Amino acid sequence: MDYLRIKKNAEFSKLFKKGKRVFSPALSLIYYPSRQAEMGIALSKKHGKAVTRNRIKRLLREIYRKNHHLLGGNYSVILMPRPAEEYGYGELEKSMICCFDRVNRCESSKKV
RNA sequence: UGAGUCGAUCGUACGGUCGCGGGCUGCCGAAAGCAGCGUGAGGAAAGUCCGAGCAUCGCAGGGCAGGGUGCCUGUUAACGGCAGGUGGAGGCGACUUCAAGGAAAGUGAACAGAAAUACACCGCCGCGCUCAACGCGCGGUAAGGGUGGAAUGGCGAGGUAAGAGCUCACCGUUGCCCCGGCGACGGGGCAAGCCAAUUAAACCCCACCCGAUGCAAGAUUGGGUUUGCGGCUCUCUUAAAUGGGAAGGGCUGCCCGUCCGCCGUAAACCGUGAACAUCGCUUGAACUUGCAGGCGACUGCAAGUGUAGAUAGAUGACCGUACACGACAGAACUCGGCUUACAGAUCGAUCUCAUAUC
RNA sequence: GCAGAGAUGGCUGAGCGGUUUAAGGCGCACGAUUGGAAAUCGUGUGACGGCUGAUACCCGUCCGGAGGUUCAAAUCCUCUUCUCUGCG
Repeated sequence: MDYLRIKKNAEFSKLFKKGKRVFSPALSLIYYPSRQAEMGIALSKKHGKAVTRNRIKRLLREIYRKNHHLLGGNYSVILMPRPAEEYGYGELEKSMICCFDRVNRCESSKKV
């Protein structure tokens, strides 16, 4: 694995406090610069029953695995999908690429 | 052929590329890493409604609470489960279904109604007052009206002033006896004439059972000694310190009884890998097949199998093929049940009814 | 994961077998008071369906949902949905 999972409650609260937020139709994203690429997923019971929540996690992990090289640098990232009736792979992938794009634009404009 | 009843099983499959958890083997001194092999969610994994294992705590003793179960006999580690029976209810039937002990131990039960286990409102009948009627008074009466969920067992006949188990037949109820059955109970006979309505998922009584807490249990393993400070309610003694007593605390919830100052915090010393750690954590009342016993639940014997073990929590993405176009749904200590959710598919019956033919 | 508590009108909240329309408060409507308002006082006021010319009158259903026990259930029992709390 070339990225780490965020696991501790303290890390999550730190990111929720300090991180910047970016939105897209199906996904919210919190990010913060770090040494290594890190990823966590935040879900609640509002997203569905256990089967649905597991499926969301699998989809998001898969999409992140395939696409996280699109990010310009190393960031800690928390993924928060919006509660919906159904969760499709294509839709979530589009949303994530869109989010990554915005993160890159924000950060590069800052540097300039 | 149609309609139905009961029981059982399966619940997407196969191949390719990338990716994930655990295991084993190899490379390696070890770790990390890499490679290979093999493995990886359910019939309900769910709800957490019962019962157990397991673990910790508690257990001198006694009493009272509290909770559960409730026809019989079995089955089991155990059960409130299951099996086979009994009885009630439903269905033409196969069959289904029922928390199914006790109301003759006691208490309670709104409103309406005269009255709720009994007390006569209307009515009916008799007697007295009265010429008679109306009316009034006394008495009898539970057949009829009215009230109510429920009104002196039902119905018919006899009987009577009118009526009434007052008498009789049948049915119901209760008691006794005989026969059958381990038993629940069933069958038959005799008697009582009904005293004693209903309600116990109302209190209650009877019989039997139950220690508390749940793997976030718990173990490795956070302890031992000394000192200081603070807290804990009152009273007595003393000038005060202090000492004694109750109170308080422990002993599962309470009481008796019994034991004792207790709790928190800081420092020093001993000890210390202290957290994303390891164990508990998967071989178990295991599963499959066969044989034997039993109507059956189930039990015994033999052979075979190795069957998830995560900890922000492992099964996904893309492509191809097939069809019924995929429902409900994700292990978290482990089992036995129950309940609830569920697209569909298949099989069995020595099962039932209807119709047709032989 | 384990353990426990709850759901009553627009909001809050009592009632825990029995009379009727489910107490009370907030809110809302109308009236009194005032030059006008606030405060105060008084009266009324749940939802849905049916009936109706009608917003009146009357009838029925509803205490998260579905069954059961009982003469009678918001209340007792079972199942179910949702919400909340505690335990590292």
